[in-house]
Amino acid sequence: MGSAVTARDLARQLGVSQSMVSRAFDPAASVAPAMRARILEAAAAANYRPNGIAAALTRRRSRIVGLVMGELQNPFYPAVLEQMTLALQAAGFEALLLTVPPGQQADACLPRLRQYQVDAVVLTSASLSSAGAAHWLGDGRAAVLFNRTASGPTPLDSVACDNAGGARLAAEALLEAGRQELVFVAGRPDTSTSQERERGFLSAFAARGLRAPRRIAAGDFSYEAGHRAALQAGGADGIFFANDILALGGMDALRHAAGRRVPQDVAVLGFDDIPMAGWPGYALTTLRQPVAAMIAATIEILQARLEGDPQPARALRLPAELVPRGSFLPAG
Amino acid sequence: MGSAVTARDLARQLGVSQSMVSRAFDPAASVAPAMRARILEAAAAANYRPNGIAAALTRRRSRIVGLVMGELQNPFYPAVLEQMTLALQAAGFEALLLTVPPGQQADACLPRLRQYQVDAVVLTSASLSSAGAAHWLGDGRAAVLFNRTASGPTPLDSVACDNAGGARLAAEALLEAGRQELVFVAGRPDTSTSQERERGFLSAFAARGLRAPRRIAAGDFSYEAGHRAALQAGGADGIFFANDILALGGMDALRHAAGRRVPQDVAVLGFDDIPMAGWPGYALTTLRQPVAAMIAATIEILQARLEGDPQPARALRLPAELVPRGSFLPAG
DNA sequence: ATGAAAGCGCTAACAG
DNA sequence: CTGTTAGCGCTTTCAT
Repeated sequence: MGSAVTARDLARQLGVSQSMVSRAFDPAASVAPAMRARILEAAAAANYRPNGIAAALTRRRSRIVGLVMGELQNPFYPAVLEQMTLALQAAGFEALLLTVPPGQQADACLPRLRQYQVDAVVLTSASLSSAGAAHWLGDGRAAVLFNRTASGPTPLDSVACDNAGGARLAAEALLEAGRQELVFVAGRPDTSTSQERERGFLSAFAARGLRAPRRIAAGDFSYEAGHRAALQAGGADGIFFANDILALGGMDALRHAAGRRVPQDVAVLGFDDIPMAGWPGYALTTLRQPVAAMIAATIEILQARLEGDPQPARALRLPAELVPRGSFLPAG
Repeated sequence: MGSAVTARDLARQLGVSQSMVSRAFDPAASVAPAMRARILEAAAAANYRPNGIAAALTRRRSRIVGLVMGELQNPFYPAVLEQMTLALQAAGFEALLLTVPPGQQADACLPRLRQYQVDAVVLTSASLSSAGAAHWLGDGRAAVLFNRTASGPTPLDSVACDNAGGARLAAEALLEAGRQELVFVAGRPDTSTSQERERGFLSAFAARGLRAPRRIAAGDFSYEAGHRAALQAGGADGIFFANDILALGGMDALRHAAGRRVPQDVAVLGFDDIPMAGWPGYALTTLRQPVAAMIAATIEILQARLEGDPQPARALRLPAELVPRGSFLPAG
């Protein structure tokens, strides 16, 4: 580190004040164009870049965003993570990645995030207690839930896909195709995604005056849980799984263990549109989450909050899109 | 932020000097046990934690490690990422996640990492130019390649699995099972993993005086590339794919497009042991990378380097383990 | 074992 | 537009 050139070094070398060097890097500062050019040129030559840590200390904003990831083992998240870090980078932030240690609440990450003076936190498939949220927001920091909705009176912004609407599409497509014995496979029960997808699915039955479909609790969002759940589906001719990874496990169980054909004997639908849903071996019909738009919205909200936007918390919903594939071809 | 309590606040409140508060948090500092207890207690009560940014500035060590991820879309990486961040956290580091923007070299991440005074960088499925590496190491920072080996004279430490050894196991198992027409499917040609796995696979043939097996260049590590490659395999009765994701694409092509049975007509092997390799629909025989041990080694090297370990660069190799599943059952 | 003092490298008023 | 001056909150000698 000893060799790192500082703003003072550069200033001395150029015969200007150290603040001018600092200002040259601030697009909003008024600096004579020639001066700025001279400084930036010298900086490039000397390989100088303002020390972000020192800047964070004085500015009292670190430009670091904490990324708390809940279920990284779900294939939906790698793409989210990749796009999210790229989008954060593009917006001028760095991403500090935190994994919630097994068996712990996301609240446990907060102290470490505070310690590093993180400006904001994005919680992906994780949530905060109301107390944790209140504390965090209380001192000028921002927080956005991604792919989760705040439960209860938590004043947290959230960006998610319209889970209920997507699930309703799934139900309607199955009913219109004349499938009779339908089943919903729930994922982790304490997640807003599973709850909302269930609610949306049921609402289509209610709207038509049909009795509610059978429900199987997989207990978790995993391939294995989906596999187990599908074995309890009996003679169902249509199953909507709360997400794709469950559906994939379910399809394998139906085909390999239960000896049933998909889609002839059972139609299968999932939610998310993970890469494997498109593989020919599965060809899973599913509801695609608009990931890019969700990420863009997340960052927009984040920036607005950091600039002091006083709006009440928003729960943004972006529509899901039905992607028909071989595991169920909607009528029409 | 305004409300954040500082070491001075706490010191004043306790009637001690601010340095004592600082020392109380440094296990190596000599502080009277009673004093330390009193300070830590008050700190806990006031919800005080030393400001990591300020500490980084004075200490000139940020305790942040940059994590540069190459191919996040490969299902091998989510688990790596999760375990790596947990291990870094446990070792007292935070992880700054950087994604290499599409089409760019990992070198492009270095300036941003320097700017945030990152102590070390772990490059997962990515590498640095010799110039980039020299620069980085030059100013007291550490760098470790994970799942890659430095090519050429780069003085970078690396931790990887024994790709050549694992591939040799694959070849020997296929040959001992009496498979005749073998094929190697290469992945991204400029990666050490693909190159070493190819070399190891070939070496088994050379050792037995057999002529080299056929080689198909998939061009990339992806499902689609594996799918395409398998369609060129003709009547091969054994295929070793450079990694699992290629192998899964290949299996689907063999079964669904080429109408061949696995393992009866063709044995299929992969490398990595990603979660999907264990799914019953694939049951892919593969070589498991010892991820946990690799991560532990990575962090150990990192810490040694940060403490000034002057050893020449090491290229650590951990053995791969053959995991027999339905896609090829080794003889015996 | 404790306190005082000097910065780390930068940003942000405040003058001119 | 540019220079001067204070710190940001902490760690680390250097005294005592």
